[in-house]
Amino acid sequence: MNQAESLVLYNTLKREKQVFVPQDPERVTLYACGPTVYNQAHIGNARPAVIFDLLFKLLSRLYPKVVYARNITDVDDKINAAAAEQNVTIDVIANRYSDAYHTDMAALGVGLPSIEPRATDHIPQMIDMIERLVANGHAYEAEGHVLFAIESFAGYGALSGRDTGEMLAGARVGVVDFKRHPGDFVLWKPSVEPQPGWDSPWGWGRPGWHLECSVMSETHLGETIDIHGGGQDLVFPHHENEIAQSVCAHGGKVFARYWMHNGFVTCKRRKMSKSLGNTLVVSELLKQANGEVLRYLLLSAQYRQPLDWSEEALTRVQRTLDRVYGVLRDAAAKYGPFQAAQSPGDKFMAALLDDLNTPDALAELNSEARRLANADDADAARQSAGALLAAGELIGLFREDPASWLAGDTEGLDDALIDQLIVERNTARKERNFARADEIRDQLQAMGITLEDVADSTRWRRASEQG
RNA sequence: GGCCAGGUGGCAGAGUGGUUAUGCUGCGGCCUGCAAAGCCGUCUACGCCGGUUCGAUUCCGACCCUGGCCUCCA
Repeated sequence: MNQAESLVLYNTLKREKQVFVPQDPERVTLYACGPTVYNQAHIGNARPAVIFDLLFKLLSRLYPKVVYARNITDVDDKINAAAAEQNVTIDVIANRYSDAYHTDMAALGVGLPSIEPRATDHIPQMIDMIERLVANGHAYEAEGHVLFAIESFAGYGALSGRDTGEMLAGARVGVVDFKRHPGDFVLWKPSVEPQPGWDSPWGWGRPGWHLECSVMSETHLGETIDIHGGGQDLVFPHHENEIAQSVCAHGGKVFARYWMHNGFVTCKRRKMSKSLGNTLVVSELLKQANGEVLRYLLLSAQYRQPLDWSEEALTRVQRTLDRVYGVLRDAAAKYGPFQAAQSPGDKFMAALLDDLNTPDALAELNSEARRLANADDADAARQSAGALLAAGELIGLFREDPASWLAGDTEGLDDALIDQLIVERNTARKERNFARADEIRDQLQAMGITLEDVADSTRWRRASEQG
């Protein structure tokens, strides 16, 4: 059986699920729009990172070679603004926040892509692409700007379902007199000090935002890539413009064969966005929950659906993960240690292969945990635990040791004192002095420690309710 | 105004033309000195109105509602 044949993806371009057939099975190419590094990543920014990280891992199981590029936008007006405000150069800002991004993503179990290209490392290639577009009549120079002429590309609007002729209707497109069509977008624009800039045939300037993705995917992945992903808000204009640039620069060749777009993380059902000021920063969330909790929550809805973020949801996921970790610990004590199996169970795989149906995959994972809890011999336990851990490896969960997971953040706790109290309590229990025993348990509970008496010993974990 | 999603049990969230999602919570039980943990059981779910069908939450049509894109945005 060939699992690769059954990967199905929803293609935004076609508005339907399609069987994924790579251009070249020996080299599958994936490009996802990465962060613009001008401040800290919020949890909404983390969703595509987690989704495409999972897709990358899944594809890597199916094909011998997968090249995944996730860019870093390190030249942008917002970076300029941040740099000016803090009186530093843009690379200081870009480096600071790309480092922060890496730290945050690592905590969420997001691995590094195969390539992480930066816009400023590709200026010559950008200029080259602009020259090609000007030469073949798809772009024109006007007042120091170079603009892409959307009317020169018949396919413009296909991805987002827009009609070039009706683009004036909304009347929100910035009308600038030197544009031939209001929808024409900037490939290159002039810079003035202290803005960053590079020499070009059109004078000293900087690239437009959309250009970098076309150029970097061309440079690192080739003219036609298999999958291009990003957030739903990038469909228009960003991805529409990328298509226009790339297709026109490549003599009409298809740019990306499958387009995938993730839904938003919402807060009280409203899109979380920096302009609305309702963002939750990843590094802050990591102070109240383990990265796996955040990852599980991000995966708890199918990627195209909106995901409403809340404290309650966070608590819920924490409990779910605690339970599975508890099962893992108990079963390991009885039948362990366990090792991940070669591959997760068929149902788990089938769920992921169906357009990354992560809620279904997680449901299967929970069912496997139940099977593990109910296992009544070592073989059954090993099999369930193996499948569970293999699923965890693929989806990025259960990477921690169960005991330390359940102990939680032990900072500020005095292990020796806890152990001493437990010994004291067990002595009391042996003497059937239950009043004293319960008193000690209450004392520990007040310290945030919950006791669990098992067969012939007593263990503890972090209390699930914290103030 | 144009385009695109979606409305499922107390909550979150999959899915299906007729059969148990899964998780969290509540309730009952097993276990326990009592708890905790785990397990078992359980709570009249599919926005509204028509249509197709032997049968629709699942297909078709209308309607209502919610959110998103059309400007930077994951």
